[in-house]
Amino acid sequence: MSNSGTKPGNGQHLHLIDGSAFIFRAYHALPPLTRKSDGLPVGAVAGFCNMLWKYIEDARGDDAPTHAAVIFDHGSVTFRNNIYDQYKSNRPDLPEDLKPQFPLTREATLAFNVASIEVPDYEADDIIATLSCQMRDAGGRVTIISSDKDLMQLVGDGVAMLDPIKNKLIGRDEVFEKFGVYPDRVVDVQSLAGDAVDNVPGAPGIGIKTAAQLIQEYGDLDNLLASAEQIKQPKRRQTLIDNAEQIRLSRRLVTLDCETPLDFGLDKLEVRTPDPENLISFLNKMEFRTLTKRVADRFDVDAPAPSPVPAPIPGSATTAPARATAEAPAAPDMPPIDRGAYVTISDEATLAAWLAEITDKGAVAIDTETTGLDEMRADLVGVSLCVEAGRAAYIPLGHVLGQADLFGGGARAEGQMALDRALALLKPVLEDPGVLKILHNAKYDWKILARYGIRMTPVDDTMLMSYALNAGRHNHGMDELSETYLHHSAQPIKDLIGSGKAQITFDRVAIDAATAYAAEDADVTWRLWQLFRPQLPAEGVDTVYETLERPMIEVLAGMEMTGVRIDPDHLRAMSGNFSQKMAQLEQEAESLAGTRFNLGSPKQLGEILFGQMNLTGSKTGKSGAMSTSADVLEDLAAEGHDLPARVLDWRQVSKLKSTYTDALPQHVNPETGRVHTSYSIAGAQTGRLASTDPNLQNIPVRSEEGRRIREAFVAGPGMRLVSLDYSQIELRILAHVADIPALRQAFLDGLDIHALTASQMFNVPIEGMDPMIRRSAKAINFGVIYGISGFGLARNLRIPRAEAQAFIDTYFQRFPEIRAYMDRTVADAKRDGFVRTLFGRRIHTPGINQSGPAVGGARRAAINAPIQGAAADIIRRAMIRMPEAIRDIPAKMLLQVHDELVFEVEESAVEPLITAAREVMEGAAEPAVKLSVPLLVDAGVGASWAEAH
DNA sequence: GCCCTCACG
DNA sequence: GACGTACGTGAGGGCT
Repeated sequence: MSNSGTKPGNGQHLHLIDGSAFIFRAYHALPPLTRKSDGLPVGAVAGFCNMLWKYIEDARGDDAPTHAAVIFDHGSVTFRNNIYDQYKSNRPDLPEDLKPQFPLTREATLAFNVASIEVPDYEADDIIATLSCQMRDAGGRVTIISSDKDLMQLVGDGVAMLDPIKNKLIGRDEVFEKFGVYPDRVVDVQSLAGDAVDNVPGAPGIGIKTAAQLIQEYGDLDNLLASAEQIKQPKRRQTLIDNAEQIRLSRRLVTLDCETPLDFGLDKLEVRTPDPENLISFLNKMEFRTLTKRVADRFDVDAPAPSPVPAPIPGSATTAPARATAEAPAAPDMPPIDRGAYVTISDEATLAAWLAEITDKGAVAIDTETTGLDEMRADLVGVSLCVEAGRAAYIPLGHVLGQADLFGGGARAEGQMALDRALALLKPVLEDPGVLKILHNAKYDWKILARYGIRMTPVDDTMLMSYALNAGRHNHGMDELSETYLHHSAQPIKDLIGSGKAQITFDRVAIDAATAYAAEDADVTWRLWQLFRPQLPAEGVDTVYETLERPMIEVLAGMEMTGVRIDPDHLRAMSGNFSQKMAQLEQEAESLAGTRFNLGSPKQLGEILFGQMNLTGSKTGKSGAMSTSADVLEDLAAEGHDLPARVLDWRQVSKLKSTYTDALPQHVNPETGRVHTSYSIAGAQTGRLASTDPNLQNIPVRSEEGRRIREAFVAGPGMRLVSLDYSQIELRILAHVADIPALRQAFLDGLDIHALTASQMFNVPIEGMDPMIRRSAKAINFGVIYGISGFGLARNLRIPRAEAQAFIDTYFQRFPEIRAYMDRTVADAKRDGFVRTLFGRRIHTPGINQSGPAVGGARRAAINAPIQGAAADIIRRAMIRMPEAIRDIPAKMLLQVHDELVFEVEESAVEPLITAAREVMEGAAEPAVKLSVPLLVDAGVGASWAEAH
């Protein structure tokens, strides 16, 4: 700073922190956190400590305070109650769980080694006024950390205020903005306008605007009251004359007392560094683990955490920021989240008013509440709306009385609009192309609303924005993002519906509690959107979001709602079969082991194999237990041991039964008769989708036995299933991005790529090649994509490690471009903290610059990500174009399995579908990317998925 | 709630 | 020279 060393006055700078305001803000902004060990409510203390710590950290610049104190109200009764017994009498009682936290905040202040001041009979504001005067008179400066308007009368003459929420200085001009007068006349305006919050009467019918106008005209309050007779407006004149005494009383109430008796001098407030031991011990006692660690790190001492300290959140201030984004961006100028401030909408007029504002504004954050997680079955319970940070509302629609006994529950709760009326009002806005709907995980809400006849558009999704910006850094659930980016812990749903057996559905939650929860989610979504939206272009992922993420919402919603038909009888028959087989194998295993044991327990199996039978096992798992994984058992079986062979058979059957033949029929939706999976768009790090409930991306195919499960995935009457899958897409992408001429040419020539690789490596002709040689080459080709190692290849091929390493060496010799690509990719990852796919998708690689054995994994992930990710991008592009391309064909896209799309099509339209879909898939990279190798799509048709694949 | 195992690309 | 090791997922069962 240019003026450093030339500070005004005596160079002293006093910071006065409005402690009571801090506490209330912390209390309302944070969830009702309790201390884990004994349930003591500590939410406000936690918030208070965080703010105090942040303040101390922030105040270390070269305008740092020389003196500081936190000021508290001593009690609720003060000398002002002698002047006017109604003063502050309309304040609601303190919440029960806040009361015990007041003494703790005093203790916290002392632990931070900041002076803590309170005086009986006086308000914190009076103490602040007195100390401000003292410091100003001593020639120093004062900064009051508060946004309380009652303190604004003190501003000026070396006294400023700092709004800690907006981090904005409040000087004379800001005060004028608020009151229409400069600080020295603020008292006059307040005396006239009164204050509903503090129950200061003022003059009835006169607000701040009028008061300011009058004071400007008459100079000051005394002059105004003396000249009241001359006021032109008759009503105002009469009001002032009639209420002169009340106005004077108000002035005594709002005027801060600069003569508060204090038994110490300013020198007692000199800034002191906290004693790390004291501070950490207090924080640890409160069980604030994150803050304890933060403080410990700051002082470079060990956190005395008895329980493990959670890993720091990537992107938070405590971790070294990745270079991708300079820092976790500070939350923009937003008020703190206040769950108590949300509105419940229970009548049409109120809803109409909100919707009018939304239409006018052109954007709204939305969240729906339902009775469950299955979008195809859950019922709508309510909708929340948010129009700006902090201003949100909840429309309860399907709440029933819940907590009542067996006979009382179930009746519709009062204070709700009729569902159809609300939806009729909402529909035009939700479908209005001029109103942007902002959601978190929009596909969920989109599907729910679709079942109520609403096709929501246009839609923005903060989950997908986070994914485009930060894939690989952290997950993208709302709660996690709220913590990381808004520094706010959203209320857990468990608080409302419980968990486990006692869990209730959301429609049984009381409406006021539901409002606080649901509107908060919309509020958080809005804030995340404000934060993320400008980052997309700034971080170069706007195109990724717009072309690869956002359009997936509707495409996938359509596929999921269509669902796939299965034949439950076929599966049940298989289950019965499997049961018999398992019983048989269990019997054989029992006689081989000489004892009855649970074949499903790796622990018991390990004891028998490696204990009783004394077989040689080697590998240990994470927990130190002996591994009984398939490859271990296969080795033992190959040595001629029968028990491991039986266990392997049992495991295969058991897996097929429990995961597939038993589970899938339970997923049939009774209304549609079909199975509806759910795809996570932002689940995988690389851009791949993931399928859940049920997972239809891991239906067996590799074993003959398992493949029969695919026979149960069938087309409807008169229909066929068509499967189209990319041939070798990842190897083709590798040939392109690594620019490997030999590989490229082989793909252009349509050669058998694994045979070609073998031929080049071992100098043997492709014609009449030994299948084992081709198999080795195939394993290497796949290994390359995964970031090959001699160890991994050796294990995969079951060959000596040296031999595997020799293969790899030969491979790199023959295709040197691959080595170059790998080195380049790892270097990029180290430099940028992320890698990119051909289509611009960013995948962060946080582990790559660390040290230790984990780096190996991070390197391999970095090498794999651009390849797997580009393949994922390509099939996404195909899926997005597909609905339009097959618009006139009686066919629907049902499933995606990473490189495969499954359609259901009318028998007569099979050929047109294959032609159209293949064209889309093979051309999906273009025009964004012109690959140097062709993409090839294989097609299959059948009555079942088994036939089609 | 973690670990192991195994299904898929 | 030792360390651990293929990449990416989700589900079910055992066990604490």
